[in-house]
Amino acid sequence: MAIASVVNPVLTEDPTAASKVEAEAIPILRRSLHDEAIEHIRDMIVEGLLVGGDWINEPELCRQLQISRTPLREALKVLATEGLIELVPRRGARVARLSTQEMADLFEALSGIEGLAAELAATRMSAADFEKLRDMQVKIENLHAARDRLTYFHENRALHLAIVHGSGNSALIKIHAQLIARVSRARYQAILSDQRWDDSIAEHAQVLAALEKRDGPLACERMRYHIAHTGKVVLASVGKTSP
Amino acid sequence: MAIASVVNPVLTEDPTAASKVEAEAIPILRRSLHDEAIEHIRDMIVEGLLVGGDWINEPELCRQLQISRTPLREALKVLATEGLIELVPRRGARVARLSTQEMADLFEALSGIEGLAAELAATRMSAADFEKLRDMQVKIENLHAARDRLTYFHENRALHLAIVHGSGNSALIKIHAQLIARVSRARYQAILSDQRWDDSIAEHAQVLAALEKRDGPLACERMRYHIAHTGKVVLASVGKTSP
DNA sequence: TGGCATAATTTTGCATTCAAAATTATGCAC
DNA sequence: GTGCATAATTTTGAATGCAAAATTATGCCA
Repeated sequence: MAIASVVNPVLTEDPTAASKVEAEAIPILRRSLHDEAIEHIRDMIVEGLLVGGDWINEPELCRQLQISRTPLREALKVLATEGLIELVPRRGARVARLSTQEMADLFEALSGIEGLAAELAATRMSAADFEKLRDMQVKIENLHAARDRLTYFHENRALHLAIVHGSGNSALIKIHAQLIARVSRARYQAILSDQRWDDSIAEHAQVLAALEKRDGPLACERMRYHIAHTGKVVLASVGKTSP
Repeated sequence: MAIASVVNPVLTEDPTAASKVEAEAIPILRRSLHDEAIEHIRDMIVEGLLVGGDWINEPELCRQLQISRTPLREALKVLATEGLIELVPRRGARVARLSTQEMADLFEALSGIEGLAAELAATRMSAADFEKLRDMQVKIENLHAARDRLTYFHENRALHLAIVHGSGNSALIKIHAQLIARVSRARYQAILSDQRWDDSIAEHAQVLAALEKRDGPLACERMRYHIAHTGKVVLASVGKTSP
């Protein structure tokens, strides 16, 4: 049975879904309950319906998702592996609380991963890929001009994802998705100042310029700088609310 | 109940286990069945008892591990998240088969991650950490001289782990562990030629020298070169048996 | 009333059960 | 014997049941 989504559709769209196709090429018709539960809970965390430190009430969540404990517990195991949930033996599951240090670590890793991806993408992306990237950047600049923060947030993520996909490295793509899942709640929460927004747009342009020149090391350096910068801003923002 | 280990203890030792302690500081006395199943199956894959492409017979594995399907299926979900198992809806689980491309991707990612870790470790490791690293290198060189391949294999991995831990970045440490789990079967299988063994020792020395100089970018570059080199050798080796 | 021991309740981890789907076996026409 | 349709069996996904542990509530005594 399908679980009714209570989350913002803008934040649930998953551009990596296409990569999940089976080797058997059987289109997925009915998804399993645990799979739906995974996405649902993941979204609940990003949406803020489940907050870091919250103990998860299994019977309660079962009622909410209209599923039994078996698929829910399977979902919790997966989310724990992804780092979104903590499983405390004989105590239950709680939403992972990110310390400032962990958040800093995540952004540092993300910066390294995306830097690496950009470096590879610079030499591996096709002309068509570059074309798409340029289109996205135009779209993003228009959203910036229109001050549409929510859509910008979404398109910005899509641009980063496109670059990571441009690396053509399946392992990097997967690692990236996991890291993004863990920081997205904080990124979503962080207030994007006008100054930071302007800077971010400029940094993107710099990264794209390096990619266009097919200068891997330069793209890497600029991407690392960009994400490190984003991390600092997000950290400063969450530091005010939960130190 | 404890699951009897059928695997080589040399390959099951986990230097990262210490980082798994609970925030509650409750020492883990009884581990859960699904947790033991996870490690057991992971080891079975590295050991070659489960080979890529094999369908997993649930009742059979339940009998082998002396557990019911619930914890086994939970374990399979986790291993699928880690990338060691593929879950095909309504068909079951099978051991992930690594294509040459996926293997190349994994080593490329690993090279980037360890390079990044080395870069950070260069500036963050304490004098005591360096001391430990030097001791490990000496030990490794002795194993090389003694031609003890199995112990070398183990100690080599410990050295790499020590460097990654030296980065002080929890996210990188976790990502690294997952990547290592996926390539270790192939690394274990790959025949280490005398030439490659000599080279590897020399490359380690180069990395350590860069770390001692606290030259992050150089350590990064040398580590990336070293792992890329290892990847090429492993790929060439597995390419002969399963293309 | 406060502190603590014990009892009741809830929650967890795992086993078992059950229905639906997939696989394999059987039988029948040709 | 071969090809195909149908029946029997196995396997999967999920719900339920159950015992042990943890949490909360209750009552006793100072």
